[in-house]
Amino acid sequence: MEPMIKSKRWSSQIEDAISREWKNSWPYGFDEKSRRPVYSIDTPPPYVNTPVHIGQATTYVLMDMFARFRRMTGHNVLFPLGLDRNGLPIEMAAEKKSGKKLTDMPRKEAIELCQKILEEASLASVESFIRLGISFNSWKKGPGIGELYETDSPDYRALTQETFIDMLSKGLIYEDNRVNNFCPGCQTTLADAEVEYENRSGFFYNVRFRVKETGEDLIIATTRPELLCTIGMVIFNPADKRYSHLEGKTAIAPVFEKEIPIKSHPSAEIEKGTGIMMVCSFGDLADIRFFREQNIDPVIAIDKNGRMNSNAGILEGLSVKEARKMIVEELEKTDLIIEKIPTSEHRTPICERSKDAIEFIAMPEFYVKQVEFRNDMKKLAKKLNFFAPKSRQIMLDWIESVSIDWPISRRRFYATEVPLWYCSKCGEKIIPPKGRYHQPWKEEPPKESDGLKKGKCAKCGSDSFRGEERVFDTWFDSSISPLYILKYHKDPKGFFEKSHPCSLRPQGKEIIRTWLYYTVLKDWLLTGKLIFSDVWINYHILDEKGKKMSKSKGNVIDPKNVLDMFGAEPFRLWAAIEGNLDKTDFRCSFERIQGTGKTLTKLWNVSRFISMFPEPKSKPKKLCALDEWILSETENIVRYSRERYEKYDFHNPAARMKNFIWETFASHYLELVKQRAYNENSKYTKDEQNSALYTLNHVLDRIMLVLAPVLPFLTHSVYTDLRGKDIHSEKFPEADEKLIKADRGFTTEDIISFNSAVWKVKKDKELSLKEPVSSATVPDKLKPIEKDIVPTHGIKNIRYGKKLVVSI
RNA sequence: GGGCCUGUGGUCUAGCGGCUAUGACGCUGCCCUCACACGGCAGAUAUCGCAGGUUCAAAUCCUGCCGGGCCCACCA
Repeated sequence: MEPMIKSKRWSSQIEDAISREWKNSWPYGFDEKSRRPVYSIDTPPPYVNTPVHIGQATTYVLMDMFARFRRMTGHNVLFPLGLDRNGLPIEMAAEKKSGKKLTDMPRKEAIELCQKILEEASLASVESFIRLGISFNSWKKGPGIGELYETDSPDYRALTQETFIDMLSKGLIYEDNRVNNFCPGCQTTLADAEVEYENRSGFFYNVRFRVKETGEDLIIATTRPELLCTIGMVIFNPADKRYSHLEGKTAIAPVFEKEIPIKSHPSAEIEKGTGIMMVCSFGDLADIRFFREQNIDPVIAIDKNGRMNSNAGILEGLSVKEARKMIVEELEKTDLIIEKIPTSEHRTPICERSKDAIEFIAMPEFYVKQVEFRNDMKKLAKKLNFFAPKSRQIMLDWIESVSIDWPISRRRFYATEVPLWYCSKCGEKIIPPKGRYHQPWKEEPPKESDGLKKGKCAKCGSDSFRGEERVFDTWFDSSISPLYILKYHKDPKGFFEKSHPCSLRPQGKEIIRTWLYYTVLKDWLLTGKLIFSDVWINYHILDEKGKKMSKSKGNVIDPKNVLDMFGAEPFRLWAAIEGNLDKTDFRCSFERIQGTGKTLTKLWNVSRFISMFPEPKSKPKKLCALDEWILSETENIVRYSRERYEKYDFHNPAARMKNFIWETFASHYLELVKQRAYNENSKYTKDEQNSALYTLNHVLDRIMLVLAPVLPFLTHSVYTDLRGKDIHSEKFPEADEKLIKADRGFTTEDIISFNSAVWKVKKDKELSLKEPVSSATVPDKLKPIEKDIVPTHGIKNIRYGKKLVVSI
């Protein structure tokens, strides 16, 4: 008998062939006409100008398993690929390439430079996605449902602007001039979520102040001497007896000769520095809180370029760094610095993009209200189905810590423009119509804008307007992705209403506070509803040594290398089996990916063996006991896999399936059923043989169907060869409960230990496994499979008893 | 410093109160047995992070500490 499957092992050449076949007639497009329920995945759009690394590739592979599984459970799966093209990474690439600062050139030029970078950004990742077998709906750019989208397309930006206009008119967005994180390098305000911390060390300067009333010296330690001119108050701890006599007196700051009130305040710590501290406007967020609490007017001495302004007197015009150097020299000259002590490393807030130290500067910015909705957000977070459930806590903790509203305007270039104009005479806001992409910095306001009357300001009649120059925070853009893919306000047939909420948001744990939080917040403010049903939170793939992958460390692994070395299927099976990515980080080890590949060979050869036998036309009326047993085991796995897959757990089912294939199906069932399947001298009845052939084929089909989401290429190949059908259009099997419940009187363990014992006796005597057994006492419960065990082991005389005895 | 999570052979993992702790990769030795040598069999490698406690009984529950991760706070 010749197997239908010819080659001895699975190879990536077969993958490539299937990949090419799929590429030509992409079978995973979104079917708009289908009546099946929609299952939508709000895929994270990868950044265009950096190819995805192996860790991200792993997460996309897992998302693909989710998508493929849902297709098989009768869903119309929306699984679009987006490409993120907005924001600072593009601008920084443009600056690096041109060697010029975007802030130093006309806006038009800056944007053109960014666009040039984007044109050159190759879609290296897309090629990897295709080879990995990721079943995104489409690789074609377009506005249609499921088509590839770009976050800087006019379509996408128009929707971002529309949400702004809606929220502005609902009073959910307001403008305010308040102190905020400001990055002097990027020249823009930042949200808390964009601030990073780095350990930096500096110096404490012990500076000599004078007390006006008593004339005594007062030594105050500071790390920011350049802010001496902005001190609002000098404080000491109420319990600190050293200073209690100074309560209500006045300190005089050196150099600036400024008079400052001295008070006791619990936020001064006795042991820190000299125990008495100066509070400046603003060294850090605590200072801001303090000024607010004490109702002191701040003295702002740093401007938006990170330079000292006129309030800084002699320091005017200097950068913060230069100013610090100069004031230190000045103080040292007059012996006003007593000591200079290196500080221990402390965490300094820096811009997560440019790594510049954050300053606190007041600028007028747009804010989205969020503080007052904290309780609503908590309720939504509790309603969301988190996978794994423990990840919910990360979101709850973040909501708890939100203390200011969300600043959404930025002073950058390559981002979505704030869609507003102002009357240059009376300053009235001109709000353009929704549904179109507006660029106020280079366009006149559309005639239909709100606030215009016949092309003139409705309030004062002026016809001269100023376009808004600010743009949006990148999260203000990103947080509409589920609205965009579900065609919010875009599809006249009501696709959004029908498909809301979005079924799944898969994303990394580290952007829960940003992408997930902002999306839930914004979409709730807009629609009053929770935007997602499920959230799958993934941890990270580390390098071989257990270190996080990063470009700067140079330990980034390109999925291309893995694909070239092993192909997609070993990698995919590894991604499923290696660890629980929703629970922990795990390492990427080539050795282990390669090791996983052995299972593919095993599975391939099991299929090859079964492909020697014809599949009976119908299910035999009576099945042999051995067949009933393996069917029961199989249905158990089917049931388990289905249950776990629903919960985004592919790890446990895949691991269990792998074990089943090796340790139960191949090693024991196949060995025992061989004789009956071959039925060489017609030792068995036709029915008995058919029972074997039916079971072999049935179990193989079940294995293939359960693994289809994990191993799309191999299962497709086997199923096409043997069944002539595309496995990916098949239904995911429901477990046959009747087969599971049937009591056979023996267990898997009984079979395994019996076989192993007989084989061991033969091995110990260095005999071939074909060597006959002259007599054997076999456990009673195995009587039902006598007709299979006798020829398998070549038993001449079989007896039954409690204990196993084998004599050759 | 605070919160949340996490810690089982070199690596990954099962077990989550009860027999000498599961399986895999890798490693060592033997065997080409007709689906598979990317196979089969045998073997070595774990005081289940550490220290206490609860219990007749703990990898499993509690407390503290140590290591790793994520987040937050902290620049006198």
